[in-house]
Amino acid sequence: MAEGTKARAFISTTTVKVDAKGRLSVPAALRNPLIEKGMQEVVAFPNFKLPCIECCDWDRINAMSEATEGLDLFSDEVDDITSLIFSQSQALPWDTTGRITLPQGFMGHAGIADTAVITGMGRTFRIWSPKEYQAHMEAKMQRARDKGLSMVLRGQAGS
Amino acid sequence: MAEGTKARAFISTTTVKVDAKGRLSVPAALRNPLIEKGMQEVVAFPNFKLPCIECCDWDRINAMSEATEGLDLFSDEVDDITSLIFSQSQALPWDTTGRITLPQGFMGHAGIADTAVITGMGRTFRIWSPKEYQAHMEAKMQRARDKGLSMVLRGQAGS
DNA sequence: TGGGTATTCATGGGGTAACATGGGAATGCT
DNA sequence: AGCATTCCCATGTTACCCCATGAATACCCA
Repeated sequence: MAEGTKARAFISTTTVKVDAKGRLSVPAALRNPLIEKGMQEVVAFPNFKLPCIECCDWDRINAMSEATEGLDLFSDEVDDITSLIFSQSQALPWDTTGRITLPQGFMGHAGIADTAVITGMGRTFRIWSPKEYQAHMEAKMQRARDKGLSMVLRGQAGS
Repeated sequence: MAEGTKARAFISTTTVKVDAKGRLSVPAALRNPLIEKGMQEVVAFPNFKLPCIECCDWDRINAMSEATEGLDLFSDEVDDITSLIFSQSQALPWDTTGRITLPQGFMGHAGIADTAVITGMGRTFRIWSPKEYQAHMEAKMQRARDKGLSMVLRGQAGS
């Protein structure tokens, strides 16, 4: 779990139950990579463009914090980022069985009631309501059919 | 203390009560990172652009102090920083239950009466009145929808 | 290859510790 | 003496931890 070890990307999509306490199980496929890094919690914040919750680890949040370094401390740009991301973020520790508790506001933003869809997004993962997720994916697929999809790998792109 | 040396970014937003003595509880999510660094107090000063109180630790105040190094001692820039930040700052120690007492002037600047909103901002956190905070956030969200928001992570950006 | 067993995993419920908050007593300052 | 500050204890609430159960998967051995 040293610095040399590259964190595994978050992949897969899972549907989980949300119980009366707002608890939901973080799928092992997403949780284990974090546990291997020594993380006991995930940092979550509402996506301000989409009705879903964005999740990542502390390294990524701290990297965002450091990215504001060197910028004008009192600029509007820095203020926008910090206001919309850091203040809206919450550290959600999981219990011994791997569940986190979604704050009420998060459930409202994502429209989550008693079921949630958790999707790996590489460096982050997202929590959706089934309905919003389906709508989002259909729009994505349509867009990919219309416009295509391209990707460029740099460096030694993995064997 | 694996990442203990690295300061965790301040995140989350919490609404707290301000009692008749002007005391308010610094939420554990913001206080604990400071306590882990050995801090028993927070440094606070009025934000000169916004009606809120800016809070940070000594490391950040000292960094700002060092940033004036090499600048003309009698320049307007140095004079502004000195006048608007250092002279207005106060160290606010928390009691054994984690509460600080807001000076009267700070409460006036932020328009705080019996309730306050405390928001993490990465390297700092802010104390608002609920009303001003709501107005500020609505403006931010509108701005983000209109103009978008971009941020580039360099280096080990979340790896 | 098939059946049986052992782990891992998702889910439900209840006890307990941490936390935010209120009030009162002791201390210091004017 | 009067006021302000701070320390200390009490309380209700919330969130966290640990128990147990069922299902699905992976593993093992014949």
